[in-house]
Amino acid sequence: MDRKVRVRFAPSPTGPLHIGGVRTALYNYFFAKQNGGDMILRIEDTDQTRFVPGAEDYIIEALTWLGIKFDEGVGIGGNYGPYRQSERKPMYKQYADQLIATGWAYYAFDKPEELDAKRKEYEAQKKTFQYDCNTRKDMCNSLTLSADEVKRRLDSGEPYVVRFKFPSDTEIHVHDLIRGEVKMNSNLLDDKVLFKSDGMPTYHLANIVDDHTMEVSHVIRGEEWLPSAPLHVMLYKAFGWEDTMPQFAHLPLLLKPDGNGKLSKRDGDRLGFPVFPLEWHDPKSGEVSSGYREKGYFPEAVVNILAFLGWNPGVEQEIFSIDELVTIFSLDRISKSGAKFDVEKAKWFNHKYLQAKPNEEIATLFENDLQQRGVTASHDYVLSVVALMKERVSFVSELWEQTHYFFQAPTEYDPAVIKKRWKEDTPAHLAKIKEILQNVPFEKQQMHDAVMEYIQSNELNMGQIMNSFRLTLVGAAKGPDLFELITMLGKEETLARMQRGIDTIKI
RNA sequence: GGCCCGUUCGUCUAGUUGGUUAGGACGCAAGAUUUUCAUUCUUGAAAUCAGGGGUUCGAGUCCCCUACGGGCUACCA
Repeated sequence: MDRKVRVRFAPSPTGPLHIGGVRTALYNYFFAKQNGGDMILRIEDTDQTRFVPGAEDYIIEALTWLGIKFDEGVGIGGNYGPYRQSERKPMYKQYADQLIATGWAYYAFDKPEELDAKRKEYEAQKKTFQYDCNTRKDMCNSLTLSADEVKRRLDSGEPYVVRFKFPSDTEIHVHDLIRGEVKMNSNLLDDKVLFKSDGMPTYHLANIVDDHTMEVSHVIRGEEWLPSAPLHVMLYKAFGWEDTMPQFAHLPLLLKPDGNGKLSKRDGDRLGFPVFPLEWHDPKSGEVSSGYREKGYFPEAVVNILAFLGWNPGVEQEIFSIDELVTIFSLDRISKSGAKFDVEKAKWFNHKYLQAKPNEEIATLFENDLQQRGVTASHDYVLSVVALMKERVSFVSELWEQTHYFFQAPTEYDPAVIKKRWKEDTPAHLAKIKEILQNVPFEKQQMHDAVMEYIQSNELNMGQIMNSFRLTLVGAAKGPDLFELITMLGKEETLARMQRGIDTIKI
């Protein structure tokens, strides 16, 4: 029986989504779309203590910006809702009860302080306390208490949690689409809390119940979930849902580029690149973390970058649109080891995307920047500047630094260039060239020829003349073809800049 | 500590029935082009395939051990 492919991306609204999460969402999206399946956005907000206002909106905005489209879920709707776990709260208890009734789970009354004390006690003996098949008999739960006592406690409203009762000495197999068969012995696994004393399920219960009721066919998530996958497999078994259990694929982690460890939200700008898709303003601390969008990355570039972190198509082409990725993506080409983020490569990707964009689009973006700088110029002029100069930048934000002299006359002249190129006779030659330009038709080729002729007939050093000439226009030894620049600046401005250079530059 | 996962150039990676000068990309270096800077192009350096044992005529590719890295070990996800 071939089930319809249904995948979910299920973040917790505990803060901004970081790029590892974004990549998980992407892979889910690729897989779903490739198989004509559904992509679900579920918000896992069962931990009320970690809720962060604005996080959910942030997640949706980020995914929308990147072009990851959902078929169902928070903000979209669908036939399997609600899609926020907090709104599904009433339905989880019956499932916890079901497991108790079938002997797969039990009530536990141990207080948090008691468990802490227990852990400390073990720690003192250099051991680790685990609530499992070996220790549960020494704890305060419905396995050790009499039925009457359990009933009395429940009736009196005493807080309790529901724990999964792992069978002893059972080999549990998790079939992972990326890693193959992963085996674990149940004796080593602890009796995880499924249902918390605040009436909310934990991730484990809610996840399985939701995936089942939402008919999720594939669970594609981070590798940090692999250790609890056996619990999840056992839960499907306990509920009798084995035949529709989703297939698992645990993705390798995104690692810190410098030292070791998985990339975390806290790494922030310390690493020199954003870890968040969008800029994030922490409502509590007021701290601002940079985002790819605000840094000037194009969403298509970010998608491309992330897609290639932990996966590759096995062909030499590296630039792919999101739709192409949907076509070419495959789970079995995902690598098993963690990937470090490479800022330089990320910039290169953005550079490629910027080059491929229509000049019109870049010009519009650049105009926003110009406006903020209080620079005014006609759209056609900006467009010409972009056409001429965009190949040298990776971000629109770098354009100004490369092109400011198109808009503003230099106010300073690079001393190093003066030292190297500005000679005693330079002002006189430039004055002469200025005169020539005044009388020659203001056309690129003709100006070029006229200036060249002057240089040649006077047997001058071309590099010296051209560079000092450039210095008066740009203020530095950089920029496009000189006559290209002159044509753009216009006759009046060119001559004015030349004169100013002649007047002010001193050896 | 325990359990699980992993390990090919600095980085991302190709390598999928064992036989490759171990390929590409980013970055780096050099050269070419240019009036400058950048772009672009060409070339180059860069992995004894973590190490050690096997199996085999032959291993990056299969097996084992070790080391190292990572994850998990909460009434967090």
